[in-house]
Amino acid sequence: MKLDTDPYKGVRDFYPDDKARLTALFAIVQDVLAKYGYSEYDASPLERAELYESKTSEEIVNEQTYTFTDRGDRKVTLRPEMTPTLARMAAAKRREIPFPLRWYSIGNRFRYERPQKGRLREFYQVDVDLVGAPEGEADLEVIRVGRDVLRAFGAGDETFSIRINSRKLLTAACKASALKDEDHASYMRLLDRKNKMEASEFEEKQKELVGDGKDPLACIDGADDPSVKEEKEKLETFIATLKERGIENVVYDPTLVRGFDYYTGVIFEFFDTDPSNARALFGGGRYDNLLSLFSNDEIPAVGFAFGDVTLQDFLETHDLLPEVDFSSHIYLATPSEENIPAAQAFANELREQGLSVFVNLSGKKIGDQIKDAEKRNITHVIVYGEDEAKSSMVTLKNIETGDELETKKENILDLINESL
RNA sequence: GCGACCAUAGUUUAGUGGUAAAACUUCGGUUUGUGGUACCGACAUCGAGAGUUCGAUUCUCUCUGGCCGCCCCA
Repeated sequence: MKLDTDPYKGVRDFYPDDKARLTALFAIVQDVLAKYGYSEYDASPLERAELYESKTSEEIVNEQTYTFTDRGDRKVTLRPEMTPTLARMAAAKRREIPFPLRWYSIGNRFRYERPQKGRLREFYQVDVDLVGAPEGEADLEVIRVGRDVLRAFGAGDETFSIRINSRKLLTAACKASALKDEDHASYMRLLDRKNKMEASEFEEKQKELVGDGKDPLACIDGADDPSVKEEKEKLETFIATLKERGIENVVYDPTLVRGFDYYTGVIFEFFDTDPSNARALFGGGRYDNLLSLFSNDEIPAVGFAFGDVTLQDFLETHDLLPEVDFSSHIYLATPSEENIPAAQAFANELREQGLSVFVNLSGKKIGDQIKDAEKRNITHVIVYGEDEAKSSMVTLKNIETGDELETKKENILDLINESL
């Protein structure tokens, strides 16, 4: 019985093509983030389990983490998300580095779940956070960054909508309603699922929690309660400001809740407008209390994250996946094995000039080598044998067009650049 | 964690209670410095284990994996 070549359940192998695509995707993202002055940080995927125990959602911690005990009896968790790590790192250096921080991180996250469409046990995620700035401009900026990331891929405003809500508003509405304090969390969970169920089913379940009294959504609509009114107006102003600044595809969504317990203010999701991929692409919000887990200093923060799987699903749905070509510029074919050292030396000269060169090491027939170049998507071939080693001239063959061009060795760079 | 469906070469699929076909891919070849076509050849203990049977890839069960829905979420 041979070993299985499949990767572990719910995780992926990244073959060169896949890896190149992922890298290309993130390069586009990083480019946008750099323009906003965000710098990259990273950390180990291993964290103390306690980091997640108080503030992440209960279900994620209890049922969806990879948690184990190490040889020193420490409880260890493979990070299911990055925000607690970011909070830990930011809190640790709060007296050393200038705030606010504009930080991002790209890395893998682990969740022990049943894999299915757009959901795996290991996925890559970009986390973008602005730490140390109060609500207002920071929140506006972060949403704009998200919008610009999608724009950088060529996604128009019609391909996604930005759903916005406020945890403060939800909390105020829950308090103003007939809801009991201990039922706030269950109500929010119900609200989160509202769009997935029939209106009648929602009414029924809402009634179970609220009874005949006023429900939170009605409180928001009526806005008679002063704190509901205040939060509602703040949210309306926030949305209006986004629109004034050119972000038009924003919509208030009273049922948006978000799963993580640590959110305290504005929450948002970038949602694919295509019905075939109806899901959240980016999700985030303000979490002003998370850093106080680590210190007495209050450090407000806002941020969002998105996964590689959902991003690729989105780009595919809208036909926006960038073309990736990572093949070499030039293929050096060698008529016999004796020519290989000379070909390598010539390849090195070309590499010095910045070209990427593939040298054939097989010593097979030239015809086979050209076939090989074709399979590898390398369009330019130079047969490099004794004659070429002696001469200052070389023949550059374009295997797409079949054209051959005899040229001086030092002119190759220019010729390649022209054809690209 | 719950439920549905699926599981034959690297891939996509045929097929049968008596040990399996095809296309494409990959690799090798069609005699030695120039390819894309054509031709020949190689590559499957039919996901794993158990049961029924004279005999199972084909039927049953269990497991594993995939895929999808729920839950949750990116």
